[in-house]
Amino acid sequence: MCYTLTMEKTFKPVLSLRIFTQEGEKSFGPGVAELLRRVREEKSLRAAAISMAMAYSKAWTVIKSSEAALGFPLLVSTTGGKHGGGATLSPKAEALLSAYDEYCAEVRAYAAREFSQKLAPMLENDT
Amino acid sequence: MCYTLTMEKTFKPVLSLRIFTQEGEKSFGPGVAELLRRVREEKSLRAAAISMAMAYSKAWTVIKSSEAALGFPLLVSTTGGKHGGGATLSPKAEALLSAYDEYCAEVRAYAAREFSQKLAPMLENDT
DNA sequence: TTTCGTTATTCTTCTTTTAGGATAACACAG
DNA sequence: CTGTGTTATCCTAAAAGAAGAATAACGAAA
Repeated sequence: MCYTLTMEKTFKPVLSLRIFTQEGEKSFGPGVAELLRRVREEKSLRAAAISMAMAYSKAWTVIKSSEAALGFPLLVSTTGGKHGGGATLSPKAEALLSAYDEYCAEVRAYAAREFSQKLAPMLENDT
Repeated sequence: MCYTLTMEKTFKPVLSLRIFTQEGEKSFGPGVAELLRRVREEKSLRAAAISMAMAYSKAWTVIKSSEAALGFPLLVSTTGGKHGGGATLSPKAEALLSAYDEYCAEVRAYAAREFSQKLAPMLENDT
């Protein structure tokens, strides 16, 4: 004999955290952040882009528009030379990135608690 | 005499809160939520869609795919009759929507505090 | 039984976003 | 002064998303 066990669906909160200017222009978010993380370790925007399967031109526009909205440079980059050049994070970018990462972690943790308390119960399919 | 006051840029946190299934399928978010809010007051999916300048077909697919991912119906809708029919929220949708709205409000409030503490200071352009 | 305004569904068109390609500039090493 | 691999920039192609048209079904009321 065989009973069909209907598998209980489970859910999770997903949040994207961005920084806008007061005028509603998007200035910073998960995309730029990930790019900066990889530039930090690769010391090259091209290498960073490749490592996340992104076109270099895309990566470049992402950085540029974020810089324009923020009002300060994210990368200090050199061109030419033996290895062609490279890019590293500006001091403000360094600081912003780590503050943003902390911020995300804390907000996500809070959201997870709030979610399992308020929303998860009512999504169980037996209520 | 006239000094140029360079206007200080100010920033704000913006977050989008969604519910995914464990398998990574998106099931609920701000779009469906807004749609449901308007159905609640208009008692019609068509009227709701129009009120937010959305094509009815789009609204319909939004609802359908959310229902599919959640595993329960969001709308109870009637067709035909004097006024053509209409739609209202299912009890579970009613409960989900208000829980989601509370959840969003609290997470946003927390994020705002966290933002002004951790991120806003370092975005002032004088540091 | 005809009319009416909605839900339900699919398909095509249009727009917007994103990805990718091409090319110039650069500066050090050989 | 030439080769190399990067940054910098723009322009085109592809993919995704949304809008809108078209059509059927429905059921109360006239």
